[in-house]
Amino acid sequence: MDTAIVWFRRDLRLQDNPALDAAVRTHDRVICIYIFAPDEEKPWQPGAASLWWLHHSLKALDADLRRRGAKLEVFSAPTLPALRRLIKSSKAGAIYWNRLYEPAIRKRDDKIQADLEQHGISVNVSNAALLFEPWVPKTKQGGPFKVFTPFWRNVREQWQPRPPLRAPGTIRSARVSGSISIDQLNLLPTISWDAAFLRHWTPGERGAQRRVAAFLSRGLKSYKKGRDRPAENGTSSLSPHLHFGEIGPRQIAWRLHTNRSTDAEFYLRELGWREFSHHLLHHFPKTPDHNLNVSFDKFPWASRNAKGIRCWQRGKTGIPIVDAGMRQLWSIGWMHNRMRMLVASLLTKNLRQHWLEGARWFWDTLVDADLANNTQGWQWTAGSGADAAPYFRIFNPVLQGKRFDPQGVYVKRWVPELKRVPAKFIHSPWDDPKVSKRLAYPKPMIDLGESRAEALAAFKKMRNKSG
DNA sequence: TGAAATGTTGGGGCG
DNA sequence: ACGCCCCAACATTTC
Repeated sequence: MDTAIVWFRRDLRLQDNPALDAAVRTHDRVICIYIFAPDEEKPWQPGAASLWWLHHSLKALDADLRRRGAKLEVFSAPTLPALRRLIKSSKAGAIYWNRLYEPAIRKRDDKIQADLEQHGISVNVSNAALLFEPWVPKTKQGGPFKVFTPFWRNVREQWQPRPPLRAPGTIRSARVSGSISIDQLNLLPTISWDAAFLRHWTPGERGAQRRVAAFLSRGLKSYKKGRDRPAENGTSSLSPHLHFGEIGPRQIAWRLHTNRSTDAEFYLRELGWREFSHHLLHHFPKTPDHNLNVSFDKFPWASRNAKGIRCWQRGKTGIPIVDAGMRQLWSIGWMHNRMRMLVASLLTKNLRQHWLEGARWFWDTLVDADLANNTQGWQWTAGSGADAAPYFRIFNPVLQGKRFDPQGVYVKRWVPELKRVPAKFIHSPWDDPKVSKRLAYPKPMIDLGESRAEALAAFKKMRNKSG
C-alpha cells in the first residue's frame, strides 16, 4: 500500500488545497495530520484569541474529513520527531504540506524537509496561502519592493486567475497510533471570555464560504466607501479565515475576476496589501521585532507607561472612537481596519509608546493575528515601516470619528456609557458642557493637541540625531 | 490610508 | 460706484 501524509498547518480547508489534492491524486492512502508545537514559533507563538479560533477550526476540519471517510490525526509534540515516528509506523513514503512564511517556521520547515529527504521521503511543498510566492515579485534592479503601489502594479500585470481545485470526494486513509483528541490540546480559555466570539464567528471552511458569499452579494458593491464606515459591516471580515487558510486568496480572486467594478478592484487591492506584507516579511525577516527603517532605532519613545498602556488596552482612554475600537477587539477578537490605524496612531504617536507594545497586544487578542500583516500594520502606522505613513501624519481621533462615524453609531455600540450623548458631541464629550460631568466615562487621558506637538518634537529630534 | 497652519480668492457689507 | 474689510471656501504648505 502506498501511503502519504498530508500535514495540515494553516491551510485548514479541503477545497483548493494543493497539498491535499496532490496527495489524494497520487497515493492509495492519505493520513491527515495536525501537529501542535507552538514553542517552535517563538517568540510569536499563537496568542489566546488565535488558539480559540484554532480549536474550532480544527474541529470543523476534522468533521469535514470524517464526512469523506478520513479524520484529522492530532499530535502535540515537537514536530520533527513526531513526523519521523509517524512515517516509521505508517510506512508512508511521501509527505505533502502547504508553505508558511513566518521566519521561525520557514527555518524549521527547511530543516524538516532536508531531514526527511535525507531519509528517502518524498517531500512536496505547495502554495495555498498567497496569490504569489513572496520572492517572485522583483523590482527592475532585482530587489524587493518597498513601496506598495509599484509592487501591486507589477503583480497585478502578471496575475492570471485560475479556477480553484475541487475538494476531494472520498479520502482513503490508514490507521494511526498515538494521536490525541483536539480537546486534549487545551486550546480553549479556562475563564470563558469567548461568548461574544462564538456569536460573531464561525471558524472553519463552511464559515469562510458563507462569509465570502455574504460579502460578495452584499458588501462588495459599496466596498470602496463602506469599508471606511465601522458602524456598517462594510469590510469582508475574512481576515481570520484567510489567516487559518480556511479560504485562500486565489479562491476569492477567482470569484472576483469577472467583476470589473472599482469596488472589486479596491477589495483586490486589500488582498494585495496582504501579499505585500508577506513579501516584506520574506525579505526582511527581522521586522517583527525590529524597525525596518533603522533611523527609527534612534526615535525617542517615551518611557514605558504601564498605566497608559493598560487604559489603551481596556478601552478607557476617554477618547470615544479609540475606546470603541479597543473594546470591539477585546469583545470579539477583531477590530475594523480604520480603527486599527486610529488606535495604533494614538499609542505610538500621542502616547509615544513603542509599536511593539501594540503589536504584542494585537497578537494576543486578535483572532486574525498574522505576523506578516500585524508587523506591516504596526510599522506602517509608527512610520518605521515600508511605504509607511510619515511620522508626522498623526490621526486626530475626533475628526476621524466625525468623518467615518458621523452619528456615533459605532461608538455607542461599544461604549454604552455614551448612549445618551448627542451626535454633536459623541466624539468629544468633554466639549459638551451639560452632560460630560455626569458621565460614567473617563476624561481623555491625554490632550490631543499637546501630545501631537510633543510627538512632532520627538520626530524632529530623531531626524537631527540621524541627520 | 492626515491635520493644522498659512495663503489666496471672491462675494458681500459698509462707509 | 468705489475701496476697504471681513471671512468663508478652497488651495497650498508644513509638520
